[in-house]
Amino acid sequence: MNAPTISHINCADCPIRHRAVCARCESDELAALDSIKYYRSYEAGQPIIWSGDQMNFVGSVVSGIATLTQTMEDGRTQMVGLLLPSDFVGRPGRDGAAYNVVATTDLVMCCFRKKPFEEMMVTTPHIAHRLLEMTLDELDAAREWMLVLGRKTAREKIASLLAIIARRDASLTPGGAVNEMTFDLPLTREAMADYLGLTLETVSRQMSALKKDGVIALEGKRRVTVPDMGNLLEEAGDDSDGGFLM
Amino acid sequence: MNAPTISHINCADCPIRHRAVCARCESDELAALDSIKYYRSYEAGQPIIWSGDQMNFVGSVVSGIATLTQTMEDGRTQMVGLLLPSDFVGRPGRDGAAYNVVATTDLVMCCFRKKPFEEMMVTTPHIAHRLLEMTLDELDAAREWMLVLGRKTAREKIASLLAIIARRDASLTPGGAVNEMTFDLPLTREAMADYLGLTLETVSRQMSALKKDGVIALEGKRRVTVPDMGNLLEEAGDDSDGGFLM
DNA sequence: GCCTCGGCTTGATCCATGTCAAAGTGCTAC
DNA sequence: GTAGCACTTTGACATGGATCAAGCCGAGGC
Repeated sequence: MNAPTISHINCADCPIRHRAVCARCESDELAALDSIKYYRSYEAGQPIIWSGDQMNFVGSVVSGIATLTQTMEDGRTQMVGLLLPSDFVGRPGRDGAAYNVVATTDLVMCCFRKKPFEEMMVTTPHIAHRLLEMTLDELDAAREWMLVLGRKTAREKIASLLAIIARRDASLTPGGAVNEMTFDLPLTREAMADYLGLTLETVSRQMSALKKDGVIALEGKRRVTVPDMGNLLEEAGDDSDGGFLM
Repeated sequence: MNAPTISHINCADCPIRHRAVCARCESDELAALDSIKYYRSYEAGQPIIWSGDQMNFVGSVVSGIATLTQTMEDGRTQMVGLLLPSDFVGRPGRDGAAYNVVATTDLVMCCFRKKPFEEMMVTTPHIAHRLLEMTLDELDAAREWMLVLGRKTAREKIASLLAIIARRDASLTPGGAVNEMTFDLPLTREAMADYLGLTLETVSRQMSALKKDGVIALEGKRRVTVPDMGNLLEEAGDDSDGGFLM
């Protein structure tokens, strides 16, 4: 997970990775944000926030992966979001957390205490505006995922997830859209199942099927090569598609 | 659908029904909003916006029901939102619509042309702030619905939908939470199926089953009585639950 | 080198829900 | 009244994915 040294990651000099908060900020606003930020590290598997907890910060992921999940009393769980580097966590204006947030790899977050952050939102319209934009993006992504959960077959679901991760990976790697792509799956089969509303057995079977049909190739369990992205998108049953960027 | 006469519905004197935009606005801001608003009527079945269309207004539902849907090329469709009176439609800062919006009953909307509305957002922080809050609510609702779509059984899905509509209805009827409730289903079985990721036959069967088991009673096809809301919530497999307010 | 353990794969079987088909209900137009 | 139509219910059957169960693979510990 090539964790960057923390000194390289801050609001003033990493607007791309840190686009969640900073992309549109003016430099004096950046300095103001810098003055209230701090870093936190979590180990793989460690919970970051528990649903219903008081949440006294907002922030964005610097490195590592976290998941947002909801759980029913009987243990059925559904992942409702995947947090990759640069994604934002937090609900300005809300007290409690609505989901469980768990680090699935070692993870570093750049945090802002909630109170001062909210005060800044009032004084610097750029931040509030950017936050609205981000929330609209997440809403689009969540609704796109509703189509996946409600109407797609297991095979299409897997293909959709792979496409999202591939696209997301590509956007971090400058150079843009090539036809062939290779990336590491940041999720266990069980986590994929929780994302897709399937069982881990079905995920495993469909991965095998896609491999047999040449849609993907696997090195080990986690490293995926997609020989032809167009092919994968077709399997996913969608071409338009704005992606699931959270 | 007891459509109110239009003269009774405007931003200055109906803050409750119209809470989408007005709840927190100061009176001079209300006047400003009033100056750019206009009304539009749609007939049952009429599309309001087509996915991908340019969208030159935002607004909120005054009376009637509309649905947000996504459709795959082969015709599978998933409803991603249900718009009831007071709900907001629109994506300030975005050009194209992301979903199909269709009036399922005769419908009246209170609209604001997008450009002036966006200008007002810049000058009146209350509006921008309120909009962020609403978008966060919708995001929560969408994510809650992901759990329904991904992990609940057909029976639980139906119960969840009935619970949402009942709760929503109750919040419009002052008097608050009683144990017994009666309301009209604003959706056909097919629309329910599209919301729940089921077929209309399954919806019909599960409605019959819930009726046979005394969880609900039906007068005709559409009028539903819930003798015990607690019971229904238990069937839905959830008690906490913030509802699906869109 | 072998053991253990977590994650993954594969097989056999079951069942919830989809699919296809027919018939029922109630409303509107004539 | 009755013909037509949209919506709904119900039945019979098919099937995708869940469940239960066994075994595989690779990494780390001793």
